[in-house]
Formats: sequence, structure tokens, C-alpha cells
Amino acid sequence: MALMDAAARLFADQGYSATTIRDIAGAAGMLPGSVYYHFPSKTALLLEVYREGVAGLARRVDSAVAAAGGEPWARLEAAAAAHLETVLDQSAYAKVMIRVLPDDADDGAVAKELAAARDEYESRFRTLIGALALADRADARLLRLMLLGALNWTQTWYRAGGASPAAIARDFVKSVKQGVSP
Amino acid sequence: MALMDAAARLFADQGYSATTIRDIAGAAGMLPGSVYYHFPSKTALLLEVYREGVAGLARRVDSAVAAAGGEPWARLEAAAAAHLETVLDQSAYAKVMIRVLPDDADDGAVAKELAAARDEYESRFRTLIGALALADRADARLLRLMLLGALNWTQTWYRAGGASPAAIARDFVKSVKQGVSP
DNA sequence: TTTAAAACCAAACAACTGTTTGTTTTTAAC
DNA sequence: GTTAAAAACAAACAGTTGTTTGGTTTTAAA
Repeated sequence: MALMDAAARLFADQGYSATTIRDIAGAAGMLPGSVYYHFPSKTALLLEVYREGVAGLARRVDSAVAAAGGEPWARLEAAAAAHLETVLDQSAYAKVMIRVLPDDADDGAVAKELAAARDEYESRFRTLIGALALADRADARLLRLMLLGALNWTQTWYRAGGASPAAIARDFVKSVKQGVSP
Repeated sequence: MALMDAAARLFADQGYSATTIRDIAGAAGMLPGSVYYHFPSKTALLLEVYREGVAGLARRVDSAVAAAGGEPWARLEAAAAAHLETVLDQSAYAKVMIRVLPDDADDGAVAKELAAARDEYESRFRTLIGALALADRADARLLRLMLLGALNWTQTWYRAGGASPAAIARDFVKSVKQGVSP
């Protein structure tokens, strides 16, 4: 859908509140009012774009994990690589999920739905990390939040041309697995 | 300054473009027009708040590192702890530096200044990590970006009452140092 | 070729945006 | 107590915001 594509790209590039309905309509080749034939409000448009982003990301990660075999660290690495490839290269929808905070939606009920969608996605990493054999003092929750934070923050510094998203993800996972000390 | 305090809090809580001059003026107890006696534009106000955030954060981190002794990992841990305490608990100004992206400023020249201010701050971590003894295949740049990303992303999930900012920072540094494998 | 739904246009709405202007109040030094 | 600068007010400005309304075109099935 051209309208959602345009909205996803603009939300990802400029953020939610800096993006106007006129921006979106123009990028989709229509007039502002026409947007309201397809979506009842700007917030509803964000919600659908966000959900599509979460769904697409989940699909890619799930399939990467399924193809990764049974070794827990390999499965986590596959998930991290798929996450980063999608968020940095493949999907403007997935970018929105990282760039737009749930409370950017002016509607409180929608904010909760955005947060819930993201939580459901991230639960995959809870499972993947739960399957790891960890050192006694390692905190699985903080490990998950550290890894996801490091992955998501790449959106602020990543530029095409350097290390590939998959290579970055592999490096991150390896670092937390083995440590960087000699 | 009450005006900058109000702006810092609102920028940190709602983001830059979702915050209006009227919001800021109201929170500071004055009328919208009065803001322009102190700052020539909304963008200029952001720039000063952002700079104050960077300066305060740099001050705290520098002093924590100086007090941490000479062991490189202890110095990095002290920097990470100071960073997180400031950003999560102490300073709305520092929060702005994390929440507001440079290109949120409508003015391109200001965006560059914001990015430059953040870069100057982060160079400290380049130095701190440069002093570490790393395993052969460890990438110092990715290590820095991973750690800063994990730290900065805490702003999206941290809630007072759980692990303290300093404890989170210590956990992150320990994880990348030693790894979490048994 | 008729028809009806889907999609879009054209134009406006009220509210809100950053900002400017001229005037008044507050502050503090003389 | 006078004075002048600093700070704030009151009111508007031009442009933009999300959204609505009623009419027109497009699409595709009958």
C-alpha cells in the first residue's frame, strides 16, 4: 500500500510528530483529505504502520531462528542478525518501531497498544536468552535489555558502507558471550 | 534558569517537536512571547539545553573517571555508572541529549552542532576503551558503540525501583568484559 | 452500458504553531 | 525617589496542523 509505505518512510526518517498528513499524502501522490478515506486518524495510521513493522520483523526473526539449528548461542546470533538487517536495511516499517516511542502517539490507548506490540516481539529474546547456559552471576533480563539496546541504538549511527548489519550483530553477540578481555 | 529547566524537562519527556513554546512558557510561569526575550528561537533554546546537557554529563563523567584510579576497566565502569546515573536520575538536560536526535532541529546548521557536541562527549569513551587490553579479534569501535547504545537505550525501559543505574552500568561493563558464558 | 462502490479531489474548518510588536511591570543601582 | 535597564505582558500575525464536507473521477462487475 503506497500510503502506508510513505508513512513508514516518513515516520522512520523524521519521527511521528514532525511528520504531517500533508507530507504523507504528498509522498503517496494524493491530497491530504484523501488519506482519511483509508485511515480515520494520523494516530490510527501510525498504529497500523507500527504493527506491520512488528509483524514483519517477527516473521523474519522467527524464520532466521528456525533455520539456525539447535545451539542456543547460534539461535540468538541468528535472531540478532535478522533483527539488525531488517531494522537497518530492509524495512522502513521496522525502523518506525525503533524510532517512534509509544507515547509519541497522542492517544493514550494507542500508546499502550504500541508498547504491547513491541513487548510481544521482544519476548522472543526472553526465550532465546532463557535457553542459554549463563555464568552464575549473569542477569538474563539485563543481558536481554543490553543486547536489544545495543542493537536498536545502531539506528542512530549506522551508515551503509561499513560493517554489515549481520556482522555488527555477530560482533555484539560474541562480545557478550565470551567477553572482550584477552 | 527556570525557562531552560522547563524546556529540558519537556523536551526530555515529550520530544522536541511535540513540545510547544506555549508548553514551555506555561511550565516556566510566563507567557509565550516572553520566551523570546531570552532566546531568539525554539531551535536556539534546544541548542542551549542540549549543550548544557552535554556539558553537565561530561563534567560528572570526567570527575568519576578521575576518582576511579588507574585500572582501565575500573575507569570505564566509573564512566558508565556516572553516565547512567546522570541520564536516568539526575539531569533532565542530559536526558534531552539521548531523546532528541540532532536532525529533530529544523535548522541544519544547529543539527550539526548538536551532533558535534554529542561526538565530543563520546570521544571520552573512545579514549577509555582505547586503554583497555582487548582480545585479538575484539573491535574497539563496535565495543564503544555497543556499550553506549546499551546505556542510552535504558531510557526507554528504566523505571525507578529496580536495579540502580550504577548497578545496571556495572552489569553491562562486566558482561562485555568477561562475557556471560559459564 | 449501466451501475455502484471505491478512491480521490477541492475547499474549507477551527485549532494550534512559532514568532513579532508595542506596552507595562519589576528590579536594582544612583 | 528617580531612573534606566531587565523582564514580562497582552495581543496579534501569518502559516501550519489534523480533520471534515460534499462533489468528482476511477474502477470493475452486471
